[in-house]
Amino acid sequence: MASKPPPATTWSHSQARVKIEDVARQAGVSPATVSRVLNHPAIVRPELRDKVARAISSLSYTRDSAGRALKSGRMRTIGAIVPTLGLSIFAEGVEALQNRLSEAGYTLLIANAQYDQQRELQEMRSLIERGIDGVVLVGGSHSPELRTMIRQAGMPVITTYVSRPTSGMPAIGIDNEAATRELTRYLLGIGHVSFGAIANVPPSNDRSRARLEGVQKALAKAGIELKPTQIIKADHSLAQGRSAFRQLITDHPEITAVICTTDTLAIGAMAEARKLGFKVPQTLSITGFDDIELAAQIDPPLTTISVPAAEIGRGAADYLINAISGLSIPSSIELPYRMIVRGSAAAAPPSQTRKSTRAKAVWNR
Amino acid sequence: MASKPPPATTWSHSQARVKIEDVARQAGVSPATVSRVLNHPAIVRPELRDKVARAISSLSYTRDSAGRALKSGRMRTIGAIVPTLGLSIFAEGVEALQNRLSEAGYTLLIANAQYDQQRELQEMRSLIERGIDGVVLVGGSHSPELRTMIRQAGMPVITTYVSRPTSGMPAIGIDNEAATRELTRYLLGIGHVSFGAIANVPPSNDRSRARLEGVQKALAKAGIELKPTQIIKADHSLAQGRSAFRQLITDHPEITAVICTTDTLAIGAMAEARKLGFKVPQTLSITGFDDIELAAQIDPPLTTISVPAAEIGRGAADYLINAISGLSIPSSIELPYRMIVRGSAAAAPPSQTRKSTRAKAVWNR
DNA sequence: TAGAACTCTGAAAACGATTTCAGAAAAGGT
DNA sequence: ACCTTTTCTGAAATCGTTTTCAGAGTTCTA
Repeated sequence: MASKPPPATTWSHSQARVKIEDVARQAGVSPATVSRVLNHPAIVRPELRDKVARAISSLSYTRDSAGRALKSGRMRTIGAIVPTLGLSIFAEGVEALQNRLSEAGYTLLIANAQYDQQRELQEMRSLIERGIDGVVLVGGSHSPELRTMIRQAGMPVITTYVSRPTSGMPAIGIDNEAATRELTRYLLGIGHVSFGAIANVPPSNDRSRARLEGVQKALAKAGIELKPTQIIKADHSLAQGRSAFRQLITDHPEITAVICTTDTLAIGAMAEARKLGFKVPQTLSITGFDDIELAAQIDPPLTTISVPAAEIGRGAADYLINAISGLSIPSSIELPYRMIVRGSAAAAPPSQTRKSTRAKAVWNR
Repeated sequence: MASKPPPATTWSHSQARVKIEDVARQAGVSPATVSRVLNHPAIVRPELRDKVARAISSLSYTRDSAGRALKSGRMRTIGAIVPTLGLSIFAEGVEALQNRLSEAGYTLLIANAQYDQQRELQEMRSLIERGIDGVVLVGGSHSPELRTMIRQAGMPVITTYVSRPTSGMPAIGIDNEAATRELTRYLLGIGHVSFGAIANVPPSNDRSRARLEGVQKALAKAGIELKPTQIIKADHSLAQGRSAFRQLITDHPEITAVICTTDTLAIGAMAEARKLGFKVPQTLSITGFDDIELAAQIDPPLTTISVPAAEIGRGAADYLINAISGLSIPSSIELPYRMIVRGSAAAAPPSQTRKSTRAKAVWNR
């Protein structure tokens, strides 16, 4: 009793929720019939159906999903755990996910784990308790406990923003590594030989890791090694993009191309580069990843990889809906990324001019 | 039976969910005792409590919230309907909301209405069916049906990002109108007399409307009228900021200060202004609203109003949690905004500061 | 040591919707 | 006109949990 609110408070509380029985009485039928009108309208005689429908709308009855879920075992609810909503790429995906789920009569329970596996575990427990029918995760690296939990709950799961299944969990997304490989090959193709990378690498971020590996592999193939000091780790903020760039260029003034694993980092790096006197792209090329709205609008516009976030969200919704209703389900769905060539990357400057300009620029600031 | 999945599919489905009775049997107690251990541990003898706890963890039991909700009438779930998650200001608010709810053992059901009142109504119906215990809305303008629905469901509600209650619904947020009044006074103070405004005004956006009114009132007080053609309506995209600016400056070349109701619009406007040869802030001042991450990072950094989105989200969570447990609740919570003066606004260029010269409409590019 | 006053536990009754089962009404066939 | 189908409806069981109620132990008081 202690936990319940006192019966009379200032705010008027629920005037005896109308239940199926009330509707039945008003329509002069049995609760069973009302339920049938709600769930399988076809099997009830039109006149009765109308009478019930009228009763329903006159009482503005909405069914209580607790009872419904109890009996049917389905909550018609999907859970999603994202690292953060602060990154527009995730916000966009969640938005598309919700839209598609809504069309199919599902609702979305959302949680953000702040890149913390412990927190993720806790949120998952909470979601499972709520009786979700399926769950959307971001990326493939998760604690074993989490996977056990999902398996025990016996619910379908899909990992997003990655293209290959991990530990048996299906995936929908792009091949991050292939994307940066292509991007790097492109930069190699236009003459760059000295590279730097800025990567957002929280412990559990496999997308970023794959992106970095793509860069390294493409470079290795061209006989170029990326030393540890040529890779700066950062979080996903614009400010860190700035400071990472400064550190990178201080340690390695010879660099002509900076590959960032995120547009936000790239934009930060670009701002700092400008401030330090670099001309982008004439003396320095910078690339991003994600193709956020801003990427096309800044000056110079950012060369980047476009991630189909909305498609990922929609696809994840479709996948789970199908899985729940027992339809056949592929083990993974690889969506195409697109390399977007814009103005922030250009041919490497001829090495002599480059060196002198840059030295001067650094001093100038 | 038609709607149920066939019993045997490729994916191993739920191996008979463990229920409270199983735990009871394993621990050699009654289900009632298990329930008590779960809900009021204090009232059960320690030895039994331990036995039950062991049984729970050995079977890794999690209670089914359907049954729980059915009996208790509480789902421990909060709903939120936002216009879109694509705006970082909302994403940030939702994130904070979820964090705080999670701490209190609640989960968040989220829906986005795309600025469509019909859609909002439908999403609300869906949320209510799910048995949410409270709901968070954005802004104060909603269809009467929505308000009726909420009242009938007898659940607490809070409107966010606004500071004054509408139709009896409490609010938490900033005073949008006061904010732009202050901003406008500031611009008047540094000599501007010709203004333009770019506003995102979907039919149901009262924040934006309030912001616009703030501008108009401050100007009116200074004896300046804002003609309809000096106000360009747009959606919330960067691209529309660009085109809106172009239209504005074409129709009114005399303008020296452009007030945008959104940072995104302002950044778009600024990009276009640059492209058209304006020097910001020397020949043109531009202001935004929201203080998104990028605002401080662009060049010149944006003068804007900072909206405490995270605080709004947290506050909304606290408010609802209190309301649900019957605690006293204020009718509204006004949070302070802050005017952030940065480089995008400066004194009006000399040639245009005096009323006498305004008529001449100097056109210098 | 008997009775009173507490603690604690289990049996059983909700909570609201769905669905099975069987029976009533209507339709169809001869 | 009677029997067989078919179509539709209502009574009742069920889902998993919480909570009331009463009773069984236990401790304390006189």
